[in-house]
Amino acid sequence: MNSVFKALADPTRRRVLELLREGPRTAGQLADNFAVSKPTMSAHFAVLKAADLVASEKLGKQVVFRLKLSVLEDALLGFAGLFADRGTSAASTTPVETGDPA
Amino acid sequence: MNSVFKALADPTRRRVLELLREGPRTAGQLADNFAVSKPTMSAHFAVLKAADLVASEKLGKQVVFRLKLSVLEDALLGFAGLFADRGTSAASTTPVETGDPA
DNA sequence: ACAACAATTAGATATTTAGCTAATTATATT
DNA sequence: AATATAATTAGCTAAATATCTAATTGTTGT
Repeated sequence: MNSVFKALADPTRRRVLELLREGPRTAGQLADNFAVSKPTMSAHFAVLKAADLVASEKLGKQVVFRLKLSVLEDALLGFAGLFADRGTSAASTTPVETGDPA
Repeated sequence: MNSVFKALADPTRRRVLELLREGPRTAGQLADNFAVSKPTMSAHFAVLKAADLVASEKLGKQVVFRLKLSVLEDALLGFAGLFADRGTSAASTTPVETGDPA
């Protein structure tokens, strides 16, 4: 999960995921959308793969990437879930202590 | 939005947000939950503030932080929204081009 | 006024990260 | 076999990040 958020921290990588949402793309096709070198893109792909956000398959000389949407969903919803309303009782548990001695 | 994802990239900062979900806390109370120095925590708070994920108010010698849940929600849901199903037509627009000359 | 406390700022360092060019690997074409 | 193409690896650099200790600021209590 940490690796997912690390991966999402970079705007280029977030954009790659968005592009992949439209369907699988080759490394070259993805790289065409950015103003950075191929090796730099390769490094971004490696980060996305390490986070398990994309899968890759070699097809001839090309490498096709596809989005692993469920992994992205699980991370996003999983984290968001930590902030969901857990009972509408009081606004705060163990509220701010002033530290003043009684 | 970029600053939000940058802020979320660090596990300490994510945990701070989780703690703040329970209600406002002082810098010291938050710091008590981590094994790093106060100045380091101060730097983390600054990142969270820059991302507008928390607000702070000075109360005597203490500083009280509170979670800006709507900002977190907007970023998370906003990004997640980019991946929502947009019509169940075909699986892919502009599919993978092999690059083979016709 | 002074001491204690809470927090931040200053200043330094080590690690990680994003970027580049050049070289390499693997596949396909002629 | 030689050449071209797609991608990654190697090697480097600059910038950003997380961390620390020491010093400073601001506030409260004696």
